[in-house]
Amino acid sequence: MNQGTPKKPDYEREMRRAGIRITRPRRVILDILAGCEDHPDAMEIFQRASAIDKSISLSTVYRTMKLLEGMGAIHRHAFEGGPARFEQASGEHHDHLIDLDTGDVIEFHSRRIEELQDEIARELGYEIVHHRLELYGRRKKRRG
Amino acid sequence: MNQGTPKKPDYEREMRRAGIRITRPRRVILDILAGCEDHPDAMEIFQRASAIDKSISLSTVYRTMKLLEGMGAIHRHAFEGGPARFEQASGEHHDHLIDLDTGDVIEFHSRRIEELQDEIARELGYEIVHHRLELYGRRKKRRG
DNA sequence: AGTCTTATTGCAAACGATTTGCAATTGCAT
DNA sequence: ATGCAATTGCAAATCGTTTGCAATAAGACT
Ligand SMILES: [Mn+2]
Ligand SMILES: [Mn+2]
Ligand SMILES: [Zn+2]
Ligand SMILES: [Zn+2]
Repeated sequence: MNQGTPKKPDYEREMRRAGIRITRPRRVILDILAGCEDHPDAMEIFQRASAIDKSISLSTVYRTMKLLEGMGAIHRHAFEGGPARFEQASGEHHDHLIDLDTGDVIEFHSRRIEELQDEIARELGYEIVHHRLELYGRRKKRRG
Repeated sequence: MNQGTPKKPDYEREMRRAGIRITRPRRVILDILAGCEDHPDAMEIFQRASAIDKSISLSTVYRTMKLLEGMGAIHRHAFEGGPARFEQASGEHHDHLIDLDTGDVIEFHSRRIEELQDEIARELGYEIVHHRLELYGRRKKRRG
């Protein structure tokens, strides 16, 4: 059992262990990110959080995003143009295709590309710590 | 003849044709970029330009970078963390490996990865307009 | 070379995203 | 309950970049 189930790590436990406090704003933000299908930016997260607890501030959103990023609980993306966008780190690694017309973000993964990246880095004498692959494109016209 | 020679397009001609004026600041900045092996940011370009013509302003650097980008004369990169960096667009397409310790930027190209990107986009019903592939890594320890 | 029109400039001020100082509040171990 | 350090909200600061505006200069036409 539990094969293939993307593990949702217990960050509250990890935070307690590190002496990091579980506060109301943090719980709210963590919940928002957990039940998130998209890649919201700080302002969007702030608005969703405000809807739950009117007292949460934008500063706290930023501070919390930095904290969670440091813990490896979320990923920060800097797609071209806009502000940083976030997503929880629970799932498998993937890269992104951004629809230039709609702004939609589509996730994909290519084991082959990942392998080639490693190979390239190795040949250059490097070890990859992380990478960023973003495709920017337009929907192909349906052939009629 | 002229096979394999990376063509260095005559931007001055192109600019004139578009009613864009060849000013002293623009000539200076264009020259800096042409004789540039690295990926300087606006401030670095500003400093190099100031050394040639003390009167050039940072605003003009930014405005010129935008103009040149629009003409396709340069590429703008947004490596993680820092400000935008630029390079002249004359050469072949390539992607970048950033040394996390030194900040060095190493260029590479993989035809195979480019093909796979196209394939992935096609399968998702998209046509790639441009993309960004950045590897962030550390030099491998020499085995002794 | 002189004149004209208008693109371009430098400057300072505005901008958007993010970070920070600080005093007030809170989590949580005792 | 008590106490202290971690965390917060707020406002102000910061960073990279853009913009309004009056002054300047490119280049087309004498
Ligand atoms: Mn994603
Ligand atoms: Mn390059
Ligand atoms: Zn990847
Ligand atoms: Zn590429």
